Parts: sequence; structure tokens; C-alpha cells
Amino acid sequence: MPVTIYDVAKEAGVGIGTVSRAINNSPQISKKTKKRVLEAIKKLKYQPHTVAQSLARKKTSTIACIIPFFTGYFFVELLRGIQRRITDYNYDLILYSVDITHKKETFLERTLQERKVDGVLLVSLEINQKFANRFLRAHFPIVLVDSDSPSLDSISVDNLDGAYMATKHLIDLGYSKIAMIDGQLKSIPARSRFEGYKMALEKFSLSFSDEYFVSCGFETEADGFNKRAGYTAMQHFLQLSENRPRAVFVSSDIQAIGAMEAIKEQGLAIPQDVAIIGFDDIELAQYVGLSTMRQPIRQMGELAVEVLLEKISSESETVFKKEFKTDLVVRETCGGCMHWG
Amino acid sequence: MPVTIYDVAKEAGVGIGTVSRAINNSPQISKKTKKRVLEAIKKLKYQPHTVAQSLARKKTSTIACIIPFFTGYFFVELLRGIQRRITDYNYDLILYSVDITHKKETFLERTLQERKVDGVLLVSLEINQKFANRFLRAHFPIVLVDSDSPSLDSISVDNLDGAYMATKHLIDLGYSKIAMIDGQLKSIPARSRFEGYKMALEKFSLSFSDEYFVSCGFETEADGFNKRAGYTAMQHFLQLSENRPRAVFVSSDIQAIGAMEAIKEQGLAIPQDVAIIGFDDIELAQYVGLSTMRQPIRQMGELAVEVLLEKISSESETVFKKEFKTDLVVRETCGGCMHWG
DNA sequence: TTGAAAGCGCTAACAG
DNA sequence: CTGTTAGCGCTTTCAA
Repeated sequence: MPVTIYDVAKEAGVGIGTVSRAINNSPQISKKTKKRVLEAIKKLKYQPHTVAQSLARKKTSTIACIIPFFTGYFFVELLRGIQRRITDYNYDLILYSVDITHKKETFLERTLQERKVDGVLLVSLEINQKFANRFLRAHFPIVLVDSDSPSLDSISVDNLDGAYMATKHLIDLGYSKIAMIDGQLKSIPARSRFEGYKMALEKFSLSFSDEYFVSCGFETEADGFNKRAGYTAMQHFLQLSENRPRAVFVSSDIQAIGAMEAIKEQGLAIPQDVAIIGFDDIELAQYVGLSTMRQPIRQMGELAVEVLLEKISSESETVFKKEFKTDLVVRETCGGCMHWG
Repeated sequence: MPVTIYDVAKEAGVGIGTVSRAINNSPQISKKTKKRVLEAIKKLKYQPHTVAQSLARKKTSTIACIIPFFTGYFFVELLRGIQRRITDYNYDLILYSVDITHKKETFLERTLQERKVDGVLLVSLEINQKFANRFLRAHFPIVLVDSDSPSLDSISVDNLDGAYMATKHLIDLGYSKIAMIDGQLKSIPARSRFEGYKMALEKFSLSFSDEYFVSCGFETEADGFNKRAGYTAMQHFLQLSENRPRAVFVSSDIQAIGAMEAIKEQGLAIPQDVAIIGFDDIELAQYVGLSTMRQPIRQMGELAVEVLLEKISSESETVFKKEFKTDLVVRETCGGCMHWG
């Protein structure tokens, strides 16, 4: 039923090789015959069969993106950037979403083995050395986004710097009892943000106190970057009553929103009683007036695709590293700078 | 370099057909040889090449999802449902995201021609009869989600009923000057919601007035279901000053949020001066206390996959139609029912 | 230039 | 049950 390259060849009175040359803009074909073949193609409404092409070319024009779905806005925005570039380059995107039942290892294994995609984008997920090596050995292109690993390409955000700036913002505003709510420390971004926080304290001669730091390690389900975790962590600080921190740097906006709920539930005001600064600049942030550190999410997605496709086509061995900076977005939750209606 | 079925056959001392039978759980193979083959497979770390399988089987175990990216939460939630089921069934999902530069027709054409996927999920997008017929003629499975077309499978929401219930809720609360802000009327859901609104007015003997209806038709970029459209539409109503509506049913939460901003900017209070009810129940809704009609988004996604895969495997010709109902979620923007802290 | 033929790696029909 | 063989639809040498 479907028309094949043989039908076209017959119609045009040429061999199938010639048809192939015509559709692949091979220089090894005369203008004349090419024209004839193209006409036959149009007449028969022929379309090459992608799967057959993939098999013959050993290339699928498809990449995989392995991504955790819990991250809400960050994920959507990143995917938007990825999609845009992917489509520009005429590639296809297979989406693998990691959740409680479907682990990242499953998908890494799958992409590595099935040869259904030419490369993979691993988003916000760590990769262990064993897998990293397997990708390297197989010369299977992979780029990490919002994550990092020494021997692999990666596009990330300078979390340490962002956390430093956030904490510094609080200090600049005059706060000194500054706490931090972080994600699970097994997460690299979480660790870097912790470092940035401590670095800022140190730089401005404020001492770090265990009491003022919660890492949401009790959240086993995910990475701790969720609303409930923020809520619970904040309750911990509020129990300190008069000793409670007057400002807290929260490692993600979604946690910050949970924290804000806890504060309001205690009948306390933001920022008068407790100031809050988040991280991410998710869409919700502007609605609740949350000051935060913005990540250039879309750009990260676009760049990731560019790097991956470059890797696929060039086979170059150099590892690519790019670290974006974050921007401070001042809104209402830190006080001090309130200059709007 | 990569190990093929021939290597396994040689290692196990059998023919390639036997190897194929072993990996495809064919009943036509003895336990004994199967065991031997499986061992050889393990020893050589053999993995079937998906692309080759696809070509031979004429089946790709992949489906496409064509979806507009502007819909934010609705989209994420739906995709979550889709992903879950897709993974359960061991299928892959290729994502095509429609935006200003990349039109749905491009992707419909692509899926239809390239034979890279076994079926397609068309989300929140209309399909014209010409394309519908092409899919039908090609026996190419397609299911519409949050959309409809007479001859194709579809999973949608009872927008008319939802709009009716929303409007009725306002009426029950005692409002009579009830306006509506809708998306572009070229959108089917927008039209149905308009019908539901009018039907409720009529049922309770309130008269419909042009002045109290704005369809965001001036928004050319997209479907009008966005924040700015809601903001602008609400400004229109507020210009009526004392004649302004006292309640408005807004066709989507995101527009409702824009409308709420316009109201607050005028120094008016919600719901005291103007009550608002939305549609969708996006995540933001709960943060701003927006009463709204909830759509069972995740379930729609899951069902869509089930229906599509069923269609792919069974070749049945019966068209499947499912219409979910919406649920009223009462929060703070309509007044009357405020019974929480 | 062009046609013929040999794969790409696998499935499935066909003999035995 | 199992091996052999003929495709699946295309790309790519290799001669001519």
C-alpha cells in the first residue's frame, strides 16, 4: 500500500540508488534525472520511511530527554527551550519522565541499549560514575542540564554564587539572624547553595549555626524541593520563638511558598516578622511577591540542545561546561526595598 | 562493534530465528534451547536493536503527542498522566510542541508521513475535516484530548455543563449582574462554555447582555486564554462603573487571575465588589483563593493513552467518545461561602 | 552519472 | 521445535 523507493524508481525509469541520491541532495546526480525523480516523487506522493532510513544510516534524528516531572515550572520552561531548538534542527524528542516508579536508571539503560536515539539530555538528575563511563565508552553523547559530572558535558547554574548573592541581599538589608532551608544534601545544587550561604555569612562575619539550617533530609520521596518540606522546615524555625531567624534563604521557590504558609499560620507577617528569599523564580513567585534568584531556564534548554547536536555530529571529545549566573529579583518578601503600591 | 542476533546465534549454536523466538517469548521454542540462548544473550550483553525491530515488525512502539505549550499547568498535568501510562505500557512518547513558528499542521503531516510513530495524541488542538479524513483513510490511530471531531476518538470535558454549573454557583450565591470573560470563540471549548453560561442565565430568568460578555477575540496571538486577555477584558467591565457586573465567570483560571489584577488595581475588593469564578483549577488557583471548575486533567491523559494503544493494537473501527464532568471548587473569590480562617 | 547489489539487524513464513 | 530464507525500505559502495 505505501509507496516505496522502488515505486518511484520504476515511475522515473531509474534505479533506486538514483532515487536515494535525489532525496538526499547528493551531488552525484545530474540536474536532469534529479528533476525527473522529483516529479515522480510528487506524482506518487512518496515519503521516505524514517525507520528504514534510521536503520540504514545508523542515525535516528531523535534525542531523548530524561527529566523529573515534579519540578513544575522549571521543567516546563526548560522543556520549552529544548523543544524550540529541537524542532529548529528537525530532530525529534522522546520524553522520559522519572518518578517514584520509573527510575532514571531504567531510562539511561534503555537509551544506551536500544539505539533508538542519537543522544540524551539528562535534566536535574545526577549520574553515577559507572553510567558516565558507559556513555563515554560507547561514545554515546549525553549532556547534563542543571546537573554536573566531571567527565560529561554539562550546563548548569552557579548555585554557589546564587546562594551567596541571595544571602548577601539579606545581609545588605540589615538582617543578621539569617537561616537557610535547603533541599536534600544528596542533591548537588543543594550542596552548592549551602556553601554559598555559609560563604556569605562568613564573608560578613556572621556565624553559621546548626540551629539555623534545615536540609529537608527527612523528605525521602524526592529531593526535598517541595512545598511540604518548606512548610515543615519553617515550623522548626518558628518553634525557636524569640530566637527564631528574622530572615531565611530558602533553596527553592516552592519550598519558600510552603515556608510562607507556615509563617502566616503562626499569625506572623512577611517580611516584618520573617523575611524570605527563594531560588528559581518560578511563575508562582511573582504572584506571592517572593524575592528570589532567577535562573535563565529557557536559555539553558536551548543551549543544551545545541551542545548535544553538535556532539552528535562532530564526534568531538572535548567536554563542554557552561555555568550560568543567576539574577536577583527583588519583590516583597524581604522588606527594605518596598517602593511600590 | 555492537553485538547482533548473529553473534548470539553463533554463541548459542542455534539459528537466528531461534534467537528471535527466545527474545520474543515465542511459544515455538523448547525451554531448553531458550535457556541456552538467554545465557548467550547475557554473556554477550546483547540487546535487540529497536530500529531494526521496528522496521521488521512495522511497528515502532512510539506514539506522538502534539500539544500547545502555552497552557501551562493544564499541559503539565496532562502530560504527567500521559507519561505515566505510556511508560507502563513500555511505549515511547515523542513530543511535538506547537507554537507560533511551529504549526500543528506540520506535525500532523509529519506523523502521517514518516511512519515513525504508531499513533498520535492531539491535545487541545482542533483538527480540520481534511486531516481527519486522511488519518481515517490511512487507518492511522489518532485520539483527540480536550478537543473533538465527529469521526475521531476523543476525550474531552463537558464544558457546557461546567460553565453552567459555574454560572449557577454565582446565581445561587445571589448574584444577578453576572458577566462572562471567554477565550476566542474560534476555540470549541470557549464556545461551549459560552453556551453553558447563557443556558444558566436563561434557566434562572436572567437576561443575557452583550455588554456583559467579552470573548477576548482581540487576542490574535493565541486562543485568548491568557492573563493579559483577562486583565483587558475586566478593564472593559470596570469602565461600566456603577453598571459593572457584580460577578464574572471567567473561562479559564489564568484569565481570571488577570481579571483579579485589574480589579485590585481599581482599588476594588474581591468578592465584595466583584466576585470571580474561573475554570480549570490550575495550581495558582489555590494560592490566590480562586473558586473554579476543576477538570480531571491527569485522568484524561491516562485514558487517552489507553484508548490510543487499544486502537493501535485492535484496529477496531468504532469511535470512542468520553466526556468528563467538572467539579466545582469553592474558595474565596465568590464570597457567600467563606467559612475558614 | 548511474544501476546493481550488498548490507543495516531483525521478524516471520516455510520447510523440515 | 528449529534452521534457512526472504523480506522490511533505505543508504552506500562498487562497477560500469
